[in-house]
Amino acid sequence: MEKYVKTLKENNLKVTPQRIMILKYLDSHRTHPTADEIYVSLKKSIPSLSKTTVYNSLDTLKEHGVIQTLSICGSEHRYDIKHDMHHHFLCTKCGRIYDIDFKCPNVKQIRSKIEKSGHCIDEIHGYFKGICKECIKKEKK
Amino acid sequence: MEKYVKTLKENNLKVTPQRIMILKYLDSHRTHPTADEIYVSLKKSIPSLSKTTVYNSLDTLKEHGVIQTLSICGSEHRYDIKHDMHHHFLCTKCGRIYDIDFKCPNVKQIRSKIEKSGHCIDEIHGYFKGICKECIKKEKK
DNA sequence: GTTCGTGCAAATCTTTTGCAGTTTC
DNA sequence: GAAACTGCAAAAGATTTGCACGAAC
Repeated sequence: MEKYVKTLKENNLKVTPQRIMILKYLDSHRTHPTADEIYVSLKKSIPSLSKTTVYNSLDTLKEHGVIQTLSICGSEHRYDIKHDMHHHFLCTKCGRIYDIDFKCPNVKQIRSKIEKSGHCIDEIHGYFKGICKECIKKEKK
Repeated sequence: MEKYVKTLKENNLKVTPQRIMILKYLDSHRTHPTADEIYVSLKKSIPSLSKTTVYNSLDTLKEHGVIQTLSICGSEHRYDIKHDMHHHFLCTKCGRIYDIDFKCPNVKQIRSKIEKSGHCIDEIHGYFKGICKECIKKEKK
């Protein structure tokens, strides 16, 4: 709990129960939830919670670089707490998004190659699409 | 022109002027347009065009793997004709998305590393974020 | 002639905005 | 007490749906 308070204070953000709970939710649910999923889940413990607050908080946290929106598009934005460098795998069958914890062996090489184009790179994200473990299992049956 | 007719026929899709124009637009505008941008632009040459048709056609073309939606999220989907393997660079300043034509030197390595997790990979996409060439130029002034 | 595609209007879903009241520091 | 945050209601924006008519094969 203190962890989230600390994160907020470090970013000069006011510490509110709503923000703490949103951070906690994202930290403990690495499922890349949508704003609505977060809202529905937290509404149970904070009945007064409004969706506007969820959107506001997510926007603010994103601006401060605490969380990020996933770049795997559907119709809804998906949120992800920033932790160690990781990538994402989208199952085109069930729609689940998995974290892929792996360090690209040649980030430096990629970076220098691309920066030759004149752009300046801040972030590198890998997106992989295919059929996930679980769906492969189901198919076999 | 024949090119697009061929693509449609190969996919057992009916050849309509709307579809041809949408394909042509995506092929000649590698700017990753939104459905609305395509609609506004084509409306000039096909006044009867409806946005529903644009959405329908894009969906159909996507299902048949002729085009893809970009996985760099904003509030709108962005469409991209499938050509040689390429990646994308998003400028966080101006919002422009650039094609990055480069072959990752160790795709095989990445693939085998990730497939150890049990998932089956079909597509690999690289997303890079930063400040683009043009915005860097402007800043210097 | 049948199947598939188009285009309109309405509906739906997600996100944003304006604002009054409340909380945090 | 000032500045920032919350939550409501309404608005805005993007996409989808139902359906009648028309075009493609």
